[in-house]
Amino acid sequence: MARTAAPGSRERILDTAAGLFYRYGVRAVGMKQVIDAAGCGKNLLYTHFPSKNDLVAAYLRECRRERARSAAAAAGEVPGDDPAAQLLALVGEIVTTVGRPEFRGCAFRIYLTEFPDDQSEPARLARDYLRDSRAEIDRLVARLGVTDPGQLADRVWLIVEGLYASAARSESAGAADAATQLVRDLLAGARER
Amino acid sequence: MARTAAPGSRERILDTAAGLFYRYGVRAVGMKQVIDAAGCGKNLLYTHFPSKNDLVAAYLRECRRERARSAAAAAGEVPGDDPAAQLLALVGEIVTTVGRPEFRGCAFRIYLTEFPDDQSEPARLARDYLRDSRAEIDRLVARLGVTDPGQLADRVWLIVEGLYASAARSESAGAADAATQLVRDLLAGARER
DNA sequence: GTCTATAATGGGATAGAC
DNA sequence: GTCTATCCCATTATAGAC
Repeated sequence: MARTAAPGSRERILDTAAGLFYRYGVRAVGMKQVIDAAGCGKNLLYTHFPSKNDLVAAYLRECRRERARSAAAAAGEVPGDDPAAQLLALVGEIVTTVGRPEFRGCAFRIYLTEFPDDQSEPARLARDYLRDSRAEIDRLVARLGVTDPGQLADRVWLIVEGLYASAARSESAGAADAATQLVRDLLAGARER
Repeated sequence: MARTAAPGSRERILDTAAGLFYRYGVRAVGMKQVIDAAGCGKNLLYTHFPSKNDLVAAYLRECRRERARSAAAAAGEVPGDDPAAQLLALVGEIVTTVGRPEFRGCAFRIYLTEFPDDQSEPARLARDYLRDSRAEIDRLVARLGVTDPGQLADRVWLIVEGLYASAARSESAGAADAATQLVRDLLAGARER
C-alpha cells in the first residue's frame, strides 16, 4: 500500500517516462528530462523510483503488462481451441502492433540492444519476456502435432523477429504482409503431412 | 622521428575503436576508453578523428567495407549468372556471418537502435547500407522473373531481418537453418510458376 | 505533510590547450 | 601526455511553498 497522498503521481511519472524511454531510448533520456516532462519535483520521482534502474524496470514491466493484455485480447477472439488459429492470431496481433504509427520497435529488444551485457533487473525482465514469448510459440506449435515442431517453431520465431526488426525502421506494410503470408504458408504446409 | 604519424596508427586506433563500439555499443564506449585501449595519446586520436562522430563514421565505413568484401567473396563463388543461386549465396553469407562467435548483431541496425532520430553522418551511413542491401535483394529477385517480385523481395528481406535479429541474442543455429530453408522454399515455389 | 525548486556532490563525457 | 574547461549525468540534501 502506497503511502503517497496523490494517487495518480506514480502512474503519471511512469507514463511520462515510458513514453520518453520508448521514443528516444533509455540511455538517451535523463532523469531531468523525465522530471521536466512529468512536471514534478525531483524528490517525488525519487521517492517513487529510488533509481533510474527502478524506473526503467517499472517501464519494462508496464510494457510487459500491455503486451500481455493485447495478446490475451487477440487470443480471446479465436473461437475453439485450434493451435494453428491461435498462432495466426498471435502473428496478427504483432502485425497490428507494429502497424501503429507510434511503433518504433519492440521495447525489450531495443533495451537489450542498448545494454548488451547488462545483468540488472531491466535486462532480466527483457530476457524473461523474450523467453516466454518464444515458449508460447513452442507451446502452440507443439500442439499442432507436426513431425518436427522444433524446426517449425524456429521458423515462426524467425518471422516474428523479422517482423519486429523490419517494422522498427522501414515501413511496416511489406513486412506485415510478408510475415502473415509466410506463417500461413508454414501452417498450411504443416497440415498437409 | 616521423613528423607524420606512424603509418599504422590510424588503422590501429580505428580497429581498436571498432572492436569496442561493436562489442559494447557506441554510446557505452567513451573516447578515453578508446584511447586507453589503443595505447595512444589523446592528441593522436583527435588528429586522425576530430570528433567522436568522425570516429564512429569511420567505424561504420569500415563495417561497410568488410560486409562488401565478404558479400563479394560469397557472390564470386557462385558459378554462372543464376539470380536464385546468388540469393541463396547472399543468405548463406549472412548465415556464416551471424554464426561467428563474436557476432553480436548487425552494426548498422544496432547503431540505428542506439540513435533512433539521428541525422548525422553515422546514421546516414547506416541507412545507406540498409537501403543498398535491400536494393541488392530487389535487384536479384527482379531477375528471377516471378510474377510479383515486390512480394517475394519483402519476404526474403523479412527473413534476412529475422536472421540478424534472432542471431543477435539467442543462439544462431536455429535461426540459420530456418532462414536458409525458408529462402530455399521461397525460391523453389517461385520457380514452379 | 506532500510536494516543488534549487543547490551541491561526484563522476564521466567530449574536447581543447599546452 | 597531462592538465584543464565545460558540460551532462544520477543522486542526495536543503530550503521553502501550499
